[in-house]
Amino acid sequence: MASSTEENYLKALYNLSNGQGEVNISDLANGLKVSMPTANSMVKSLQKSDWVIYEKYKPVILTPKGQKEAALIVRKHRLTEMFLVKKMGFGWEEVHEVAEQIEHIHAPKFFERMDEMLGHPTIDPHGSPIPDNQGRMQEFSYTPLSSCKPNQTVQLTALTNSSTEFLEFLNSRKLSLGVHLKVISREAYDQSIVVSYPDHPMETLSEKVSERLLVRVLE
Amino acid sequence: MASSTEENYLKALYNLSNGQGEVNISDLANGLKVSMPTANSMVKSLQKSDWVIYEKYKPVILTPKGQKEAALIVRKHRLTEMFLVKKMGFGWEEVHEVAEQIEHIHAPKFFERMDEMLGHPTIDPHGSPIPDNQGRMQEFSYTPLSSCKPNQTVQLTALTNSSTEFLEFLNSRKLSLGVHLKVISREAYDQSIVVSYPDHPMETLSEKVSERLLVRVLE
DNA sequence: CAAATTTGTTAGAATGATCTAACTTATTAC
DNA sequence: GTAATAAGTTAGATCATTCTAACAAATTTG
Repeated sequence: MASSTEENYLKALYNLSNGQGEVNISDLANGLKVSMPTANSMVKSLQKSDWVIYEKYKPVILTPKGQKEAALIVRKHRLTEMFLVKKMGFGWEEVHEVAEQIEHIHAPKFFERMDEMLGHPTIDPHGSPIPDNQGRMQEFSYTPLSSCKPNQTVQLTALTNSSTEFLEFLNSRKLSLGVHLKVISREAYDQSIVVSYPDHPMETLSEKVSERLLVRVLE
Repeated sequence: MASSTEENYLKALYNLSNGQGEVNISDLANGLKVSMPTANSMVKSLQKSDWVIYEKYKPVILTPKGQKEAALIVRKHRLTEMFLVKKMGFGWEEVHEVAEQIEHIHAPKFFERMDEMLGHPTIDPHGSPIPDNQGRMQEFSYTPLSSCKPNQTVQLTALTNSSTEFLEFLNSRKLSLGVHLKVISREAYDQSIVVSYPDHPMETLSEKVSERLLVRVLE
């Protein structure tokens, strides 16, 4: 059984391996805020337990076993976030820290019960998909708002970043998942985007914000 | 801040210090299932952080700071058990292990929210008192069923042991908190007690069981 | 392509939590 | 009140996780 520390490494590898499924030691160290030698030695030990494939000077790759383990931790994290929001009245900006801790609880029934009580949700409060209990995660292909064209109408469906600060920014603009946005214009100079949505006839969103907002194009 | 391990030592000291407030190293080691040298060295380090008072060859005593910290951990444990039973549909025999893990979560709002949702409960599912958010615990003076006399009518109000096995035994006899028991007789030979209660006109309880059942005498 | 930079590795040390073996102090029993 | 037993301590080792310093490999840049 993986320790909490090992679980955090697996989760980081899972979240950092987009596409190739390969993760550099430096990215891993960065993501976990540990030194490179620390990440390096931990990766070696994860390899001994068959969680990852690793060769000197090569990027790290999760084994299928490692992928599944990681996905199940992500599942616990996201189910927890959903539970905190839907069943305990927390705001979406408050749940990340707690979920980071609860995801390491070993108690299958506890999470199964959450899942049932929530009606087997497939996305978390930030629109991220929840892997199923086999560790399979459904792929969504959302578009970042930053690449939308004027006159498009889109629905806000997920976020690529769920930091407290970003979520508080969205709260301040009354932007929540599901909102329909009309793209008014796009500023070539700084890539900022002007949108309109209920009660907000004109809101300017910086590139930094708009590339973190994932939308479904409606028309 | 105390580590999870330190928290477990504080909790053990709290639970083991009845009356004098003094705990032997061997009892502590036993309670935590670690060796005596381990308990000894941990106690020394707890002393450095002012959680306990300790002198060579003397029993360990929690400082006021240590007592409060321990009580707050017990609070988190018992609130969690209550939440699992009342809000998530778990049986009272299933909650201990999970609560042992969740009690180490650092998230005041999470436990405050549980407390609110439960209507500020004062006892947990096993009848044990829940310390308040200042770490103060109300004292109850319950009588063990083992010291009751024939013909007394009593109400089952708490347990001195909450092991899964014991709770499953109680389930099998349909014994739950609140049940009214009439003491029929007591066997001088083995100290077993015969009681009657709704749907159970005659049930024999061994001394081992009856001394773990805490009751309030009704008449 | 050689120099500079970034990335990755090894070595060695520190900390927290644990153990066993050996020894000492305290308590209990006769 | 000594001898036996129990309780407590010290010393020394191990394991997981982390670090810094120093070095090596790979990549980028002029």
